[in-house]
Amino acid sequence: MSHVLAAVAWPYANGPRHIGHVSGFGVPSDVFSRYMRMSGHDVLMVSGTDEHGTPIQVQADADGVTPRQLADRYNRVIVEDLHGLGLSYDLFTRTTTRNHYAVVQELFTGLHENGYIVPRTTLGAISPSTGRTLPDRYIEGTCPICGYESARGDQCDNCGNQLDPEQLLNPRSRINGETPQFVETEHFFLDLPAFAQSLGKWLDARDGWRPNVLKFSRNLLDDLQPRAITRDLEWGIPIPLDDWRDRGDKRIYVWFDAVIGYLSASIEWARRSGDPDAWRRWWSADAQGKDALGYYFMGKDNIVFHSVIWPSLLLGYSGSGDKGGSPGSLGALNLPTEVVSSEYLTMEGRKFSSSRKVVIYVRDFLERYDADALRYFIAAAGPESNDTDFTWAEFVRRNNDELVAGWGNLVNRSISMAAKNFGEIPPALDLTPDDLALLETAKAGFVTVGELIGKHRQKAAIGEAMRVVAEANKYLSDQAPWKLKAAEEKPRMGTVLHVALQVVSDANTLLTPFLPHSAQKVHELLGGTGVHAPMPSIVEVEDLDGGPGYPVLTGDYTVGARWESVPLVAGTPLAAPKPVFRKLDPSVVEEELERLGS
RNA sequence: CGCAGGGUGGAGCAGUUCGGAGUGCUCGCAGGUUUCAUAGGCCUGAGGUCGCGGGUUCAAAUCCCGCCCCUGCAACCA
Repeated sequence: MSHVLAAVAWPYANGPRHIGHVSGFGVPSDVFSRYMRMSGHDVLMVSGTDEHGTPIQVQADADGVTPRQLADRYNRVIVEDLHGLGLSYDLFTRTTTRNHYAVVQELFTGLHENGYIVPRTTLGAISPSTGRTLPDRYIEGTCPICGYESARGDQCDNCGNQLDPEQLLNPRSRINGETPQFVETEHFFLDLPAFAQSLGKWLDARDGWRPNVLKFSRNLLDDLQPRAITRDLEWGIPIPLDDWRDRGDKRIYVWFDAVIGYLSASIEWARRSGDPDAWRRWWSADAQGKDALGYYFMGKDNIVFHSVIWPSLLLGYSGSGDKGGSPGSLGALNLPTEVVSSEYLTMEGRKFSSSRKVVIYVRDFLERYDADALRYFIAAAGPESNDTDFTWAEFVRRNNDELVAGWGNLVNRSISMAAKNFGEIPPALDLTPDDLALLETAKAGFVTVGELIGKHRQKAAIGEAMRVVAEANKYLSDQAPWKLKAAEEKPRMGTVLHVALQVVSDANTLLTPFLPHSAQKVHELLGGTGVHAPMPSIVEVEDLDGGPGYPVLTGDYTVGARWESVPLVAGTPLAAPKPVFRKLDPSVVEEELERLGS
């Protein structure tokens, strides 16, 4: 048994999340965590909403609310979305808790004391009316190369050239149209070049990563530059240094604080659990965390933050960067075991875009379709190692022709037949080689499916689980138990159905990490009681340190099925089943396409 | 310009590390079969110059060179 940290990317709270977001971090992390728990590991799955930064400030201004009010609104929406998908977070919190502020400031202080954070004066764009940092993406102007009038500060969409915002002719703010000022401003920088050796050593010791993630990360090490980790902005975490602490106009950069959320959420979870030091079992680089593993789940655009920035913060705080130092008060901390990055989901051939309505939000999806239908699609056809296109036609097909026709039908036909002919799980008498072969196929699935999930090859894993389903369907066709109705053949019919139901039970366990909602239902159809697949719940909590209360996602996942075959008990009553999965009418494809913008 | 990933029957993917007959998976399509089941299961079949052009080799989807197309990154976007 190991202590497994499932560190899940923090959704940005500037709007509802669409299915592209949850396909990258949500479903893969939950499948992995559920499997690891079922296999007996002690899993801590944490995340929360990422609520600081310029975009939330800008949108709050546009909506006439405070950034906190905006964050409150979308934090709740996102919590509900993730709950609806059945994502089994031990704690899904947010970055605006006082606990998070304290942990971020502790890391900042520790890094500063070890010499990895240095002040620098730079030329940066600010908004003259607010004095706030104006990120490149919020500046537009005329491209000095091609004359395109709506070039962005970082690049021209017309000619594709990279730009510096200072180069733009007639630069203006996309927020309010004013002309940006380029001013000297003092900021703190993370001294990334001071981690080149230690990061390289760490990366060289990695194995089992998806090759593209590892290559990409190594490549980043060749050109490490100091990186600003503060901004001219009022919305964010104050800088915990004398003369800076009380300044209203300087804050810690949102990405610096967001990645620290993995640690602060773990600490918050421990404090709420009644054992405030419990987080150390997943984090401490000493004996307390000796069997700890950390897996980080995100979309590919986040790789740099998880394979360079976050490890650097951990190394620097622990006193293990190239300049040495000593650990801060939290002690030396573990670096990620693996950065598990997904590629991108596109929507009907285009990028997801809220403004162009090329989007389906999680909550809208869940209003019309089952969570497990989406989970199935993402697991079977998601952007695991390639960009993948979501189309409604493919979604309906996967649901109807694979999930319903393959798995749903197997559940339904086998339980129906047993219920009708026996009213209970019949006993298995003499087992034939065919019976034994099928049972063995199902048992072998626990090894193959488990190994594939452990290696983050979930597409292959669910494919193997579905192969067991197909074998069971074939077995029923071959054995044709419906023909064994004569009195002297009835015991054989019972044996065949017992074997089929046993394999349904096994396949259900194999599919539980992917399809937890329906796995619970199938468990009950087989006469099982109690919790098979535990679900998260939304709990309103008080801030631990006196801040405003908020909703969290949490749950007790110590209950539930284990990753093993559980022998069925002959004589367990069976009722005629109701279909677990819904077949979708092909007309939904057109309906959904009409909802999309053109 | 640069870095990384991708381009495999009608669709979506494995396979490429370390060359061995276009092999495989999930579907679709055609034909057959069956009826326990949410017209679903089962069987058989058709369908591919493995992005393009060169090269190495007895042999290339796989190795090398060049090119085209798609995606992401390119660090004060999140």
